Amino acid sequence: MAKTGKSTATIHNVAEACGVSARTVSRVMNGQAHVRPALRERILETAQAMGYRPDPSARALKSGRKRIIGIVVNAVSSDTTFKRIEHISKLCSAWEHAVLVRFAENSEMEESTVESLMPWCDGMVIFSNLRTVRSPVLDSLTENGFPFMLVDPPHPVPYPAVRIDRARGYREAAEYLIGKGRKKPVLLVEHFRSGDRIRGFKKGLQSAGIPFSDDMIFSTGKEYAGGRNAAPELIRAIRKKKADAVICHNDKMVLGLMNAFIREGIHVPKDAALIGYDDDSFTPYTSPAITTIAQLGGNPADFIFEQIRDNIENGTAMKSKTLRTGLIIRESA
Amino acid sequence: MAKTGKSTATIHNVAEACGVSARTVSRVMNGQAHVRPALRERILETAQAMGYRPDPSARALKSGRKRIIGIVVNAVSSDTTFKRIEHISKLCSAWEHAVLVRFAENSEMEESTVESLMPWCDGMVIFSNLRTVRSPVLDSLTENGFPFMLVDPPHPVPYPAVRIDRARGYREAAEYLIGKGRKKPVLLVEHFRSGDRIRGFKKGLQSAGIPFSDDMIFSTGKEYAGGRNAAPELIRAIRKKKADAVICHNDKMVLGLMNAFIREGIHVPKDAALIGYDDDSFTPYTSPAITTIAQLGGNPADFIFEQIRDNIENGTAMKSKTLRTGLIIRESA
DNA sequence: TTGTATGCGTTATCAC
DNA sequence: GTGATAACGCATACAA
Repeated sequence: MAKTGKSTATIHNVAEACGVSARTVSRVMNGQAHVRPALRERILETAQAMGYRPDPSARALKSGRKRIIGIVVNAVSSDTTFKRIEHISKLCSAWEHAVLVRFAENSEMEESTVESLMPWCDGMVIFSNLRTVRSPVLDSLTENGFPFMLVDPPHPVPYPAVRIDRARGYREAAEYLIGKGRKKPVLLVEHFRSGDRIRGFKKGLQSAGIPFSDDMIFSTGKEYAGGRNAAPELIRAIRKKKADAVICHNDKMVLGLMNAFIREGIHVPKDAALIGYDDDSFTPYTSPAITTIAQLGGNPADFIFEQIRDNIENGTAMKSKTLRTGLIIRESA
Repeated sequence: MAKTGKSTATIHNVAEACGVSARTVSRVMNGQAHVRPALRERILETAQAMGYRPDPSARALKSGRKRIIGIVVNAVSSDTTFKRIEHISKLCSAWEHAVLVRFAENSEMEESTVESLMPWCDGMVIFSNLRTVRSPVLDSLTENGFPFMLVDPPHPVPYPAVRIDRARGYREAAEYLIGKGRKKPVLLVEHFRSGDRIRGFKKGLQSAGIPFSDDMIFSTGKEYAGGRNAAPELIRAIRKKKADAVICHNDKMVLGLMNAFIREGIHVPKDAALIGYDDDSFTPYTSPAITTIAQLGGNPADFIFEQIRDNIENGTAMKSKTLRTGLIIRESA
């Protein structure tokens, strides 16, 4: 019993102070019926005065409900992810649930992270980078009826998930560029997680009647540095008239690329149009402002929260959802 | 007893399966001595096979240690804050502690957020925007010996805290600009939390022998938009030769400002030097790359974690720390 | 080296 | 409308 210097009041202290039984205090604290209004009032005041707060551990032990939602985040922790966590967390607070966040060191660790977090919480949100289609751990959660939801998994998976249809946005972007008279749009992606982007890009070309060839796909490192480092190769392509527009993996990449272009005298959008992905908060403020593919159709955090809450409170089955993406047109394309 | 579809094994199930008492299983699970190696091995295997994990609630209830660290984040949740949370969270994971994150809606709510989170955890990290010097809630935590640490509070406070000496960096920035021959450096800040920036700026002017006047302080809204919106006024000042350098509240503000400058043909750094704050990840990748004031002297997350862990494990008294800031010179100044 | 018994603070069953 | 009592799963003082 490692004491925590606690002077915290218990339900019995409150009961005694009010001359009632613990059961009655419990009723009041949980807003249950069958307590005289006057008494309820008095107990509430006393509890307040004594600084009494029900012990979450005891409550969880007895009731089986921990009132905690777990969030597993993978190494790839972007601003977008954090914003979603913040949003979910606030919704949970209003629901009087706490939020436990744990970061998986890498995608291999994701499963063990889920497993270790599970006993702490009533439900989980997993920002997944799972490489496989099935997962023993997730299968076992499913069997036990433990509610969880994957967010933006890299592959189609047989679990409740919020998916993001990036292909659509990339297709739209390609079509838009061609519609604007571009002849040689190319795609600049990170090595990982780019399958849907490429697919959408190809479809866009196809529907616009431009033949796809492998040399339209460039790949690079992450974010700003990825953009900057890819610049020399792309500038070469632009000067050789082999490219007149670049659709990027994300907006950070655009920023890195665009500024490298500026240094070399490549004008955006005249010499090369640029399109990003994410609708990052800086995109309206650059010069030129960045045209970007954004996730549309509402905040996934709301959907995720509702699914998990409804499952926990009413046993509603978890539903999946696919969010579409679309183009936000600014100046860079 | 709202069941959570649990088929989870208890310590007794494991004990029974091994033909031993729960006491022995408990010893094994907690790595205590006095168990025959062979038996320990067998219990470990059985526990593993049965998927047994000690129930955190029961464990916490009995031992008084929840193995949870709480993190309170205020409305101002920047990337920097998130990176620190991630860092602390990972350290806690290695320490086999979970991390509970709760967002205060605003600084008025900060105290009640702290209060409501307290019963959940053994220690707390508070990214504080506290407006007052003393806080009844923090006083009561202190009295109870509950370990907590404030991160970057806006004012000096009588609690354990990691402070960031922004004044120093702003002073250094002002001196640097003047050393580079600038005659009219000005400061562009957000309305809130700018006292130390102004103080440092003034000191820098003073030590460089340039008289301070109130029209050297401009104030604006937050981040990118704040920078962009302040541009017209600053451009006027620059054209009237009333300004030839701007030190900003943060790097985002520089980005918004700089791009507005570019649109109006103001050259950076020729017409106006620009200095930001935060060493935001994009600063090396803009054109020109942004000179910025950065927090130096190690990651505060490490220090915070150590303080709290040492207090919880050994009762070590919490220490405070002040981190210095300094200039990172790139191209914009 | 191992086991027995007790209680942490709460909620739920059942009686009054 | 209210109260005695048991039980949740675990850790520990104490006994063997």
